[in-house]
Amino acid sequence: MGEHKSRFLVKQRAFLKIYLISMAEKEQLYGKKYQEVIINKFKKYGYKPNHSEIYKSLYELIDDGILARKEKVKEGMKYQKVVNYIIKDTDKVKLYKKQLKVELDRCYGLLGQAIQDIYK
Amino acid sequence: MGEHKSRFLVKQRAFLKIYLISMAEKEQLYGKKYQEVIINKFKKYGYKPNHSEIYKSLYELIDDGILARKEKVKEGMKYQKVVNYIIKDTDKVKLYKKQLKVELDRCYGLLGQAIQDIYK
DNA sequence: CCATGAACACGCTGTTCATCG
DNA sequence: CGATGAACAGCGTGTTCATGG
Repeated sequence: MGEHKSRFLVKQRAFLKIYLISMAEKEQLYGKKYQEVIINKFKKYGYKPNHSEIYKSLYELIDDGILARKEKVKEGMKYQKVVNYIIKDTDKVKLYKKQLKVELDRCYGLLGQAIQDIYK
Repeated sequence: MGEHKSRFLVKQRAFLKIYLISMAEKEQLYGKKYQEVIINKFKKYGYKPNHSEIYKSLYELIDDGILARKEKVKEGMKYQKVVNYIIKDTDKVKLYKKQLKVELDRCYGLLGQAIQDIYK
């Protein structure tokens, strides 16, 4: 919703949200697992989001009506209850992905220009 | 100095500082002018840093011993006093530029991978 | 102990206010 | 009014604490 007159770079929360959506489309995991996957994915970039940010991102996605919760008993474990997430509204997913594409491209271009200006 | 175990993207302040250094190497302007140039440069990316961030960045650069102040009477104007900035320590400039190169490349790569992962 | 989630604290950044010529 | 700078406020994010199985 909110259009920003002036923003430097994309906020971490928005970044995590689009990444979580994208992951949820492929495989249903639970919060902690998503965190592990993301940390592993971005290890070489030294980016290690903490668990709170993941949960807050997931919470917002549910609040936005994009994802839905699905409680489940963790396989192989005694009685550990975890929360899986499924896509709830594919139209909203499409819209959000489109919006974030614009934003990520903007940031990518901004950084690229800076690197060009300063180091070339 | 501070090594961060986990950072998402470069902070605006660091971004402005390296940009200001780079500009100060080419032409000596004063705070407000630097802001105008930067805004103009990044207009197409919708990035419009406010004057406070510019001044705080310049202040930090002086505190770091990288830039030096040089008060001056604005040309053509009645008695407007402005502050110009000159490079004080070229070694520190080199070091800072090198450090920021690493950081900017990191962010650029991180965003690139995300765009790749999500949209390709 | 593992996963989830809430509460709390802090740092970065934007907005507003103050000064000076 | 143009430039500089300080004070203040809000928000995003990291750290810590709490709950449940």
